[in-house]
Amino acid sequence: MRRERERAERERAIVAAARELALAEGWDAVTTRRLAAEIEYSQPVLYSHFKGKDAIMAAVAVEGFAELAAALVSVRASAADPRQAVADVAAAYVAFAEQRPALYDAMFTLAVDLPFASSDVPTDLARGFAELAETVRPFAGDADLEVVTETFWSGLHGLVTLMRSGRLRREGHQRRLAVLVDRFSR
Amino acid sequence: MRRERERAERERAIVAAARELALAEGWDAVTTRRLAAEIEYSQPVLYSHFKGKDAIMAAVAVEGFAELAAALVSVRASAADPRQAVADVAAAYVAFAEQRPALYDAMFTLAVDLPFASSDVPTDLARGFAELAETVRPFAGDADLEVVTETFWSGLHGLVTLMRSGRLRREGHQRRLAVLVDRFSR
DNA sequence: CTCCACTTCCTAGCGCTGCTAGATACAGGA
DNA sequence: TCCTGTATCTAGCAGCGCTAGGAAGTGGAG
Repeated sequence: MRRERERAERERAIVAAARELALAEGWDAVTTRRLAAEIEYSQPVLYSHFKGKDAIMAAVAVEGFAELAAALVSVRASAADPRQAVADVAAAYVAFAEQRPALYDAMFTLAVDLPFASSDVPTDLARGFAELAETVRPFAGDADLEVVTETFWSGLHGLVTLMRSGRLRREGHQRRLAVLVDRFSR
Repeated sequence: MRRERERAERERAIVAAARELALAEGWDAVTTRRLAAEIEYSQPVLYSHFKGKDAIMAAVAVEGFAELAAALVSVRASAADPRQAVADVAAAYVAFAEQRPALYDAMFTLAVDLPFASSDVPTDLARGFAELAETVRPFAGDADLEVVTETFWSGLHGLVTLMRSGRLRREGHQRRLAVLVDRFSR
């Protein structure tokens, strides 16, 4: 049906516009009015596709999960050895967050109502998490792999967010990352 | 001078009202209008004390730094041994964030323009950081103490924020904390 | 071909936000 | 008692997310 196709196309346009605007100027610049202007429709149209602005942000975040997972998979596959894999994956994670701050915020910082720690986690998020898990597995010892992975992830997330909000100086970043990697790869 | 005293008193009232409101209902509920009503003055009075809402939040955050530092000092002083000190301080840090989420947000998550990673860091924040540094010092080895401390801090911050935003299930919290402590105390 | 029903879309507006210009009330000194 | 300067308030701006109600356009039945 043509109508449905056009409708799906418009929905994609909304998410794309939100993503571009957020990446270029941050989420504060993403208003429903600007979004509507961008897709050349009126404001209420957005609400026939999404429940609200949060839902649009969630849709953008879901795209991000796929990209992050892909980046981690690729990097881990081409790592020389398990220890190097931890370093590479950590670097890739941080690079992803650094290069797409707004995207990262939607995924992991801002309050978007997505089912995270529940049964039906977004597939791509689970894939990214699984990739992290496989990376640290050789060094988990007899500890629960999921717990170790979550802790490692928290370390990366903390580094990223504290630096981006100005709480950590940018210059020590490489050394901090090295410390974290060291503590989780032996 | 009486005028100045009354003025200082009112400023304290503003910060106190902001803090209470934020702790009770979150920062979204802290509007300049509600704040003005709380102190029984009109809105523009707020702007004769603070540059804007952000500055009020920053003032609340500064109070929080003192409390956090005090909590960490107290806990570390009464720890049985260095390894236990790391565990206790980590637990105290997380407990602080858990019990005063809004306060923690103002301090470490939200964008308030405070000089963090610059030369004139708020004194109490530096005290808290120094306390963390002393806690991990016995396990820093030949690595730079500041770098190790910042990384440990990032781990704690990551655990706190990912859990509070629903990205990590609450149930595994103790085990994750144990992993982090273990990795930084040997 | 005409009419009607239905879907789609837009205009206009609500209640809220942070913030500020201009008018008013009040204080202390001459 | 009058005047000057400060302290404070009222009223309003431009923006926000979101929505009710009406207009326009589409597609099928007679």
